[in-house]
Amino acid sequence: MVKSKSQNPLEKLLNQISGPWTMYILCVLDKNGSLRFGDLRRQVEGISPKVLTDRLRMLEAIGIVHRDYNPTIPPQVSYALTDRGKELSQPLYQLYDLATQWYGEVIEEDGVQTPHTPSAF
Amino acid sequence: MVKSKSQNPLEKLLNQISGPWTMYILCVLDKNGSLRFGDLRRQVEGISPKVLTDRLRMLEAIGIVHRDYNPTIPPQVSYALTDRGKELSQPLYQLYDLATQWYGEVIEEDGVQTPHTPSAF
DNA sequence: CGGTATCCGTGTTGATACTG
DNA sequence: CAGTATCAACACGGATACCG
Repeated sequence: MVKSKSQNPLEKLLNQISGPWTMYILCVLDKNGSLRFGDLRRQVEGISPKVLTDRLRMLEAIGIVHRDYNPTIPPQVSYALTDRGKELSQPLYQLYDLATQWYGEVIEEDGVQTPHTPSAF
Repeated sequence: MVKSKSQNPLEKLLNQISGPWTMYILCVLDKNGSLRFGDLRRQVEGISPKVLTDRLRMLEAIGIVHRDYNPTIPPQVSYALTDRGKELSQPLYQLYDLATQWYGEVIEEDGVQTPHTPSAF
């Protein structure tokens, strides 16, 4: 997401979970538990398959998301948060609270529904 | 840092505080309390004035950093964290802990000293 | 001292079309 | 269904040089 010097672990993590779509994807996964690629794509309205794949691969690489591949025909692949992924929720809640305090409520754009999930984000 | 759709407050905040230098700057300010532009620049070794200004303006805009301008000759401008900025430390600590657990300790690069401040980050 | 102006390189996003 | 391939657009980072 940025190569950047002086990359401490925190900065690295922040670089990874920030940027377009990523948080939104985590949010949707947190809310729904486990979703297949297509469903995920439908929930994250407007994302292109390429970008969704990129984000999922990245999240998988850092152990935040688990990819479950079933080589049936047609193939079924589903994604869910790992334990690490769920651990993230805790501190993110607090950041979310601060962010909401500061910026106020979500501003909807071009039809993308922002979740407002009470139990997560 | 990215224009991005589906920008909820959390995503917005994360987008802003992540990216090169930003966390490092916050960290240095948290450690030192208040610094003049030149001192800050010296502490954040390798940053260009443009980028430092960009980050500071951004952090100021979201109320995380306070800019104190003294029109003396030569002018003196110092920067410090606002209360909001200090509030951020709390949740960031937790993220820092997770990040450190996951990625292990800091890897030093090209002479930039990563702070390891015990009291902050 | 504390910046701004300008410019370039590059990474990353994102559409669209196609495939096993 | 679950992606890859390809390509264009663009913002962003960063270097250098200059200004009040």
